[in-house]
This record gives sequence, structure tokens and C-alpha cells, in this order.
Amino acid sequence: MKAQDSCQGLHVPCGDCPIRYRAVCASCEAPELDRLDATKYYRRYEAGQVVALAGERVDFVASVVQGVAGLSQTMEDGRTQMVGLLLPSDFLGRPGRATSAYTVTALSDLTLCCFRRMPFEELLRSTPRIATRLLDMTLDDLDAAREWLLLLGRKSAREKIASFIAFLARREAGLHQTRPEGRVRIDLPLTRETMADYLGLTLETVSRQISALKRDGVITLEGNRRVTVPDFHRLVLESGDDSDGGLPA
Amino acid sequence: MKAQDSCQGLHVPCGDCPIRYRAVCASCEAPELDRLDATKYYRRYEAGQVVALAGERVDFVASVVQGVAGLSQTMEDGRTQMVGLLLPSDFLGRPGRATSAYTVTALSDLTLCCFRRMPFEELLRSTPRIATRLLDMTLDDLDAAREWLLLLGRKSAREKIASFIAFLARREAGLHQTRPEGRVRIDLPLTRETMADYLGLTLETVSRQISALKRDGVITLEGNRRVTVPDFHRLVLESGDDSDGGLPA
DNA sequence: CGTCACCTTGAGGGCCATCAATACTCGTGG
DNA sequence: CCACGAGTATTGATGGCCCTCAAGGTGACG
Repeated sequence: MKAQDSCQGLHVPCGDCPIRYRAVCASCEAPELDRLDATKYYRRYEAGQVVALAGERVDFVASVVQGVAGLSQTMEDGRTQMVGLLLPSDFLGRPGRATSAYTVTALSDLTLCCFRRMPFEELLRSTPRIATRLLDMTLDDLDAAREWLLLLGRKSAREKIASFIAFLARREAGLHQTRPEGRVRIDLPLTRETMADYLGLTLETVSRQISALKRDGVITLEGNRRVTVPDFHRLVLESGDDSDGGLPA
Repeated sequence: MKAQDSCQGLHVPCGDCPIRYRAVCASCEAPELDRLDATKYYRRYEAGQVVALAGERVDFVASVVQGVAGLSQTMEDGRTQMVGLLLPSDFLGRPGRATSAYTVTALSDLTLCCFRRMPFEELLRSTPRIATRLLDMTLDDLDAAREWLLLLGRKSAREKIASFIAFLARREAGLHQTRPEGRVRIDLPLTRETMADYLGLTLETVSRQISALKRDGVITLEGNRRVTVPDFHRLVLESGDDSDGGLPA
């Protein structure tokens, strides 16, 4: 069930890669990029497939090229919490450790750009530029996880939903080097259940709060997945975050 | 209120440092250690003092030598969540960023071993060994934060308290390269209120659950801070975590 | 012995989980 | 064309966990 015909799929040259300037390879220059290009390979997963189980050995690390993956932890009685959402350009895997600490699931159809562990670790050692980039990305992940601690520990269900939609909008806008403003459209890449796993709620509560935000005019829906936010600022107010979140530049 | 007569205090040679082999400098060898020794300086804070406010400029990074510090985030209406607990050997600060993302507070009397930012970043660039060590510590922090996501998102108040005590016991045991087993004694380094901030609870709930664990014989108390766990395994069961958490070695 | 910080315990209510029933969507096959 | 079923989403009813408000209790220290 888990393995898949992975190695098929075109080999995209790094120069043409959609995540070239945001992934772990962002700071690479030509010679390093050539080394990466020579050893990388693509893997594809369908929505719902498991990429790795918690505790399982994984022999590669990877960048998400396309699609969405989730990292989750499950307790013995079945309660689960998603602890990370991997979007395009995010890095998957922990250098220096051969087993996955989390269960990794493809939440949509997913394309990974993989590197075998050993060569990649060797590259890390020999190429400070990549190591620095990875450190910086990891620090960003840590900040994101800590933002989520505030969300899980202190926010109401309504604020959680609003925060999540705002998070997606910001991330989306980040691709275009802009900030969300005014009217915004987003595709939810997750089911209600997966959102619940991520937000520390039940799927019923997610559904109810989305309905409530719709009733209150904070969002509108087309189908179940497509969300329109008429006024992004209003959404941020609902999220409980500081409205002026950071540098005005 | 915030500054303090900091630069007083003995200059402990790195060779005699209690956290020599667990801090960011763990992997350093003699020449690097000499460079660190030359530029480091100690700062002391009393319990309750603020080390840095969120958004504030901080010109140093540091290792915790002694005591406990907390990283916390606060919402506009006053709700706060502690997002990190810094114990001896933990690293404070983010290389590459001059402002603190969180409010840092001394939860007990605290001694930091500080390095001015710029020289430290230079050292990071020129010494891959230190950069690798910092990456590894950051990845550990990320795993710890994600463990806390599960705690905040899915655990009951009772499980949260049990998890927290178990966490302290493991951390304590780690200093002696052992694992907690059987009878264990711990000093809570936090007030009920600070524990509440860390666990996403109110101080009343923390108090009630500690009382309940005492009633049920999972722990006993001497004073408010000293906890004895008669059977560590029992505590782990109460925490909701897998009882066999990892490699048996 | 009074003050202050910290902690405990009680009473009541609100938010969200749980259980349950009903729609909606979409692909398959009669 | 409609029936069918599986996966997904919405909505309602009820209850429990934990927050809130409130009133002591404990211990350190001047």
C-alpha cells in the first residue's frame, strides 16, 4: 500500500524548479546545484498515502515541490495532533537521524524532490551555505511551531479557524512576494477532519465555526474548499493576533 | 528595572563549565574554545526579571548556565502562553535576527553565558562544527515544541500535569546520563501560575490536578515545590504517552 | 504579628466534545 | 436516467471538562 511507482516522473532541472529560490537549495550556486541535480530524484504520492510512519526508517530527505503533506502524532487511544504542515518549498526529514519522528501523510497529491540521506549529509558538511540555509529554515519552523503553541494553548475555536485561514493567505501571498490585503481568495488544502487535527478541535467544531464565520460575513464559501475573504483585516481581528504584525516594509 | 549589574561575577573558564558538554559549545575543541572564552561574559538575573521583551533588540546570544528562563507570547487581551522553557545548557537567541521574537523572563535566579551577536555569527560562519551543533540543538527544540503541540492540542489537564512532571524528571536524569525509573524526586522550578502558562491551563486547574495526583498516590509533596514520584512508570501512564518511548538502549 | 506572594478549594457556567441524524458530492453501474 | 454507496460536510441535542469568580489558607519575612 505504501510504496508507489515513485521514480517515474520527469526530472526537472533545478534551474526550472518552481521552488528554486525558497527551498533548502535557495542559496546554492551553480556548482553546488549541479551536485544536487545529479543526485536528486522525484517521488509522487496520491492524496491520503502515507509517506512514512512514526518510528520508521527513511533513507531520504526532501523538499516539497507540489502539494501538501502533514506531520502528525497519535496517542495510543487514537487522539491525533498534526504538528506540522508542509507546503511547497518546505523541507522534510531530519539530517543526522534515520527514523521519522512523525507520521508523514500526503494530504493532497504530492511531489517530493528527494535526496538520499548519506550524500545529503555529506553535502551539508562540505557546503556551509546549505547548512546555514537549513538552520535558518529550521529556526523558521521553530517559530511557526511556537506560534501554533499559542494557538493551541490559548485561542478559542473561532480564533483558531480565523488564524488558520489567515496563515494560508499569508503563505500563499508569500509566493508572490506580497502581503494579503483587502479581498483574498484561498483554497483550503485540507478536509474538515484534517483541519481539526491541525487545530486541536473536532471536525464538527471546525464545521460549525466555519459556518459561523460565513454567517457573520467574515468569509464566503464556494463549495466546501474555496474561501473568499472580503476583508483580510477583519479576518486578522477575528484571529486574535496583533493587527499590525511586524515590519511595515 | 530591566538592566542589572550584569558583568560582575566570576569568569569561569570553559574547561570548568558545568554545561561544557551539552551546550552549543559542546563540540568545540581547544582553539575554538579559547576564542569563545575570550569573548564570553556572564549575566545574572533575579527571579522575575525580564531578560528581553518581545520585539526588543538584543545584542547577544547566550547559553543558560544556571537557573530557568521562559519564552512567552502574550495576546492583546492578556492571555499568555509560554512557548519554551530554557534550562541549563539551552541556547537563547536567534542568529541572524537582532530582535527577540518572544518575551524572555528569568523564572528563577538565572546565569547566562553571553556572546555578542556579531562575533558569534562570525564564529558560526567560520566554524562548521559550531553551526552543526546549533542546527542539531535547534532540531531538538523543534521536536520538543512539537511534543508540546500534542500536549496542548489533545491532552487533558491531568495528563498535562503528569507529562510536565515526567518531562522535568527526564531532563534532570539526562544530566546524569540516566533514565528515570522507580522512585524519583523533582523540584518544580515554576510557580503554579507559570506552570499554567506553560501548559495552557489556569493556575486553579493546575492546583486542582496536582492535588488530584497526590490524592491518587501518583505523587507526594513536601512543601509546594518538592515532588516525589513513587513509581515513575505509573506517572508515564498518567501522562498519556507511549510507555515504551523509544530505543531500549 | 501583619503583609504579601503563593497556593488551595468551592460553586457555577460556558465552550467545545460527543453522539446522532441528515445533507451533499461524485463516481459507478443498473 | 436513476439508484447506490462511500466519503465528506452540516446541524442539533446533551453533557463534561475546565475556566471564572470568590473565599480562605499557608509560609516567608520584616
